[in-house]
Amino acid sequence: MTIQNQELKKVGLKVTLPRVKILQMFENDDVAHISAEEVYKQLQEAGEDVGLATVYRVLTQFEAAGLITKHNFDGNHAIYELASDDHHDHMVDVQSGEVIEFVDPVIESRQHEIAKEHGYEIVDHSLVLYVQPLNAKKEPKV
Amino acid sequence: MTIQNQELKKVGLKVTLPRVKILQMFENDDVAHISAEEVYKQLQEAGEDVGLATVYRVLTQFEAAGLITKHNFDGNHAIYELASDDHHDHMVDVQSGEVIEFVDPVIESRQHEIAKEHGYEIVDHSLVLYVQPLNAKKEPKV
DNA sequence: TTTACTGCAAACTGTTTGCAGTAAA
DNA sequence: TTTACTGCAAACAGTTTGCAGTAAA
Repeated sequence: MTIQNQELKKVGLKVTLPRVKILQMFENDDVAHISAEEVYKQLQEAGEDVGLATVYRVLTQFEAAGLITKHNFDGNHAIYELASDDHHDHMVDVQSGEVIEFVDPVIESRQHEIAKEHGYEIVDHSLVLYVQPLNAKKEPKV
Repeated sequence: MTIQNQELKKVGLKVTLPRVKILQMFENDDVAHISAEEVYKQLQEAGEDVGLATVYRVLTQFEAAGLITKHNFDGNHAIYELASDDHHDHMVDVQSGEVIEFVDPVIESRQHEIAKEHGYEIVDHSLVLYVQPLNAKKEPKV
């Protein structure tokens, strides 16, 4: 039995082709950050006959099960990535669309201090740096 | 001539009722962070006959003119606020929906350092803390 | 009086849902 | 053989756009 099968069973989902294929896709490093539409497209290209609605359903289930994480880097489409134990933030290269992960303990701890100073505790947070390669000609903010 | 009229002229927009009303709304402190739908609703309640499409158009124009700023706190609807010279980040109370602004020089400078370490420069960034009042019963992340 | 602006309704994009059929357990 | 899952198409929410009329300059 494959790893994906085990993971699916563990979270109480039937082992079906769409789910296995999609999970495999996320576990493949070079597609770390991907949208529903992209998942769908890749399945098509791989010759798998999976509907877009199913992709959305599976992604939603995976997120609920804690297998993947959903991000809203822009207001248009959501981006998913394999959930990992280690928290990290994101940098988006506005020219290439590439997504880079990073962690910074200083920022992390400041966030908690700031919340506490205001009488709150952090439930979740989102930090995204929109960047461009150094020495690139400067454009006004997106 | 009112302040709003001057501001509109300055950015090359005709002084029309929808624009003046909407600009006034943003300059009224207690509606600092507001969605298109909310702007529309408030206009309705004030008896102003302004279409939703116009609200969206005006908000888009105001953003292009640098009068207001657009945020995507969640993936659903955009939130706008009056543009200000001083940069700040946001804290969203997940229970009340209230939006709190804050600035932290430590976080700001770390962000630039991190980008530089990766060979990038920051074009824009977004930091949102999703928080709940201290001592509230804990719910899993949203 | 010219040209930008507006309201309306229709279009669009990303996402969700109802349903009847299909496949995992 | 039961029940979850799927594909399809239709529905949905937020936002945008074409058009004929209206108002600012």
